[in-house]
Amino acid sequence: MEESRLKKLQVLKERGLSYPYKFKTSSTIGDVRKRFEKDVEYKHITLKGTVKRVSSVEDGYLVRLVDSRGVEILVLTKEELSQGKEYKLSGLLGRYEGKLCLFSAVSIDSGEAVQIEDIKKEYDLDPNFEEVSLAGRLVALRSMGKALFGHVQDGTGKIQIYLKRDVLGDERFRDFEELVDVGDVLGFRGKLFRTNTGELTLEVEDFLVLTKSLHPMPEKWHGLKDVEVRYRQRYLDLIANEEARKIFLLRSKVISQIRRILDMEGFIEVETPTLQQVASGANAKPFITYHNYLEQNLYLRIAPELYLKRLIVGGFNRVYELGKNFRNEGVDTTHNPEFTMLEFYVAYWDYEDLMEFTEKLMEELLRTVVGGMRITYKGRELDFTPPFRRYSYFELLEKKTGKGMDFFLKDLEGLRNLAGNIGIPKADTLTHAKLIDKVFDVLVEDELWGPCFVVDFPKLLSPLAKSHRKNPELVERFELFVAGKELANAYTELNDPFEQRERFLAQLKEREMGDEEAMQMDEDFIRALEYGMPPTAGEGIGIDRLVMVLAGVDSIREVILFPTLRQR
RNA sequence: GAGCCGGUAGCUCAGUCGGCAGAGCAACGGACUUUUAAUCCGUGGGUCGCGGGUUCGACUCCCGCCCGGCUCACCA
Repeated sequence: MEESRLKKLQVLKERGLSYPYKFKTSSTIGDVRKRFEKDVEYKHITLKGTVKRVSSVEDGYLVRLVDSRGVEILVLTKEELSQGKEYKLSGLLGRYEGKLCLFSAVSIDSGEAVQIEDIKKEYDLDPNFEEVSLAGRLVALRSMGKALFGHVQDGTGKIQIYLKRDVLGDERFRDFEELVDVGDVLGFRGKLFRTNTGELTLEVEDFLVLTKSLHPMPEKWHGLKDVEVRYRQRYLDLIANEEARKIFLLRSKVISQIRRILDMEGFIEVETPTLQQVASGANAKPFITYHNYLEQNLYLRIAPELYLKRLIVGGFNRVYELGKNFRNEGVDTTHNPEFTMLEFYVAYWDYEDLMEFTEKLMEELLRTVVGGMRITYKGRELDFTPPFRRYSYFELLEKKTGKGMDFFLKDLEGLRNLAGNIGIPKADTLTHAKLIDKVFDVLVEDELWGPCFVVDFPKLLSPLAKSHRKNPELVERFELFVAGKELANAYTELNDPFEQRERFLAQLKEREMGDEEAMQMDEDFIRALEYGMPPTAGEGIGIDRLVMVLAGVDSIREVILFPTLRQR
């Protein structure tokens, strides 16, 4: 804790001015800005002005361009403009952190230019001294002697404040100067106006210290970079880094849109056990915990699948669950021990229906969350306009190896050699199923930029999927690949209890042969199938990975608020 | 689990060949009533991740450990 801040808090406490119970705001900061800032639809314009300041930002320069009357506008350009010189700049008008900004600007020699002031009048409305109460964290402070500027921020946005000694009175003005630090959470009452440079600003008539920050804030220009601190103290990341706020707002939007879309389709949302007697429904190692009263081990679920299908047996024909799965495995850029999964099941659909629905779901997500069908990920374009391409599992393998399905399913020795040759470790001990899986993983997966479906998987990789109606060696299963990552896995569900038992038994054999992740037998689930599960199709979508793609980040920890880290 | 990289002021980062620990921001004092990475003048601030070793002398070289990142392995 910083000593000077503690002293200020002491004074506030002595005067009964700290930690009030309530401060009534008239709206959020973001709402105020939205009301006085008209949407701009990236139209092409040319502006004339003098360069006041140039700051280098990632991928170019952020320029403050000013007209003869002092009205300012931001310009993002790749050109190196010199300070104090006049330019004619042509680019796309948009908003940068809420402020009007000319994007991708290039300097030109001739042509008509619009006045900065006119553009700002058109899109930045006059707040006309409207009275508001706002609260937020003070993130910047610029003292000018008898007046003082700052910025106040919350999760919805940022707004400038202006404190004038004339307006506030000598005593309150001195209080602010002496007791307030950058980082404190403050409440303000005042009138909205625009400064000479055109920025929406709250002229403060009164303020209240709502809580003090006893630690200094991260550096204002470079932000908080230390990834370890960003993950362990995510609140600092959210305060300091706009990008982090954007990602988690996007994640929230993705989740609420998924709920909306599924609800519209007649699904009901359900919750099934996280603590399970048998951890089954996926190939993974579970976390084990102990229940004192029941005097037994319980497993954290690795998948909700078998419970959701019990609900289909029960007559809930369209169910989904959006929740956490837990897998006791390695941690890396695409794996966190707890992760969020959407699973949904539909009676009387098959996997063809699911593919169609998946396209619709993705299209709708892109439309509502991203605002278009195209995104750039790792420098490459992804286009989610349906229909997505479909590739058959074994055709992909054949294209890579020249070997057909029979080779992979029948010639175990040949497959083992092939796996060894392409550098798969422990190729001589892996089970048949694992070998096929690995070879596909190594040879094919990375190239599935997609979005695309891989369809018709080998049966021995899919113990819960129904046999393919055209080929008994295959199952009716597909995976959705985007950017070389598996985003969704789905199949026509196996609903024959006898066959399901056989498949579980085959898994137990795999387990005996050394595959620790082979699926566990679930007798209770088989009994449910014996009561009759209608023809059903089900799908799982990894929400974290989906958000990674939509947010354009390549580590899962960037989309999980508090990723699992080693204890300090 | 293995390899590589990193950990220096509250934050972002420099630190040469082994020779007194540095800058910017933040803090503190002062000037400034439309600033916005404000500006100008001045001041204070360090367990150099932790523990050993080599050396007259270690942020720097060596060994071990901790934490993180990336790659690989494992794993949907």
